[in-house]
Amino acid sequence: MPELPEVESVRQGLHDCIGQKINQVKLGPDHCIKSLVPSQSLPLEFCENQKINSIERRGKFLRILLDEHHLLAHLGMSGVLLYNAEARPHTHITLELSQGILRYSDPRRFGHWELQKLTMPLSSWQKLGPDALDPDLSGQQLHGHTQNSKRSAKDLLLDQGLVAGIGNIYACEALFGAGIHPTRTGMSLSADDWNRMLSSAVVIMQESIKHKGTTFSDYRLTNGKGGSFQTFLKVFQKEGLPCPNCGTPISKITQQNRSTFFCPQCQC
DNA sequence: CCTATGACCTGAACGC
DNA sequence: TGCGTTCAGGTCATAG
Repeated sequence: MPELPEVESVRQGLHDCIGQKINQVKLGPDHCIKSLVPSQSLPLEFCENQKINSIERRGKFLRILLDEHHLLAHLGMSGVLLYNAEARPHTHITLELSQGILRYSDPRRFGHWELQKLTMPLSSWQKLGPDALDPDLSGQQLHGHTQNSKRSAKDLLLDQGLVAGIGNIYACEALFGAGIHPTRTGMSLSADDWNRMLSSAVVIMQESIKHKGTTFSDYRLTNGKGGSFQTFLKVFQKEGLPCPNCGTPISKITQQNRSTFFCPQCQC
């Protein structure tokens, strides 16, 4: 599903929606909406007749600023936001805009939408750490927050409260780029290790944004097409294939119930 | 507080 | 053909 580069590509694809008015909100079956919208959210229909003034991204979350409210969208594992493109199955939310249609489809329903007054906080937005592409973020800061932790480097990179936007693909790729073994503990990592991991993650994700993200199956741009960064991945889903640096077969292990791919020779 | 584990969903791919 | 199992880009609640 969408990680930072994919969500950023979606945000860029929503540019033409800015300035448009939301004329009508249409929702799918109740039990689907219930699992997508938490109980503390205002009903999504409350955003009707408001103008979309801007759309921000932090980590994997989008925040749509309206006249009176703000609307949070998280795409979960299989969420797709389509603007003026052919509808897909499992369309749960439809926003009829003044000059187009925005549709949200999400087969697995792990996504998350929340509407609040501008004066009220969006709960999950507030829990996020700094965006991984925030120029003010440093490896020293991350080192400071994790130097006593027994958690693995992979697990820490996935912690959205520590640094927001890195998911399973880019965690694996960033660890490979930095030459860090995924099971290294926080307490074993130096500030320089963190500088290498962070700058590696930043370079890879910026490159991915240029290619509109990574599409394996579900992820789609707002026009329904896929991204193309999957052809540039070096270790993710490459178990048994030769490491691009040294030729050693790529290993696969499980951490926190999720697959990790790495080079046992280059990462230590 | 910290860490580990399952739960939440559907669908695609694979083995028998 | 069909049926069962496993896995998937994420996050949260709960139990130690």
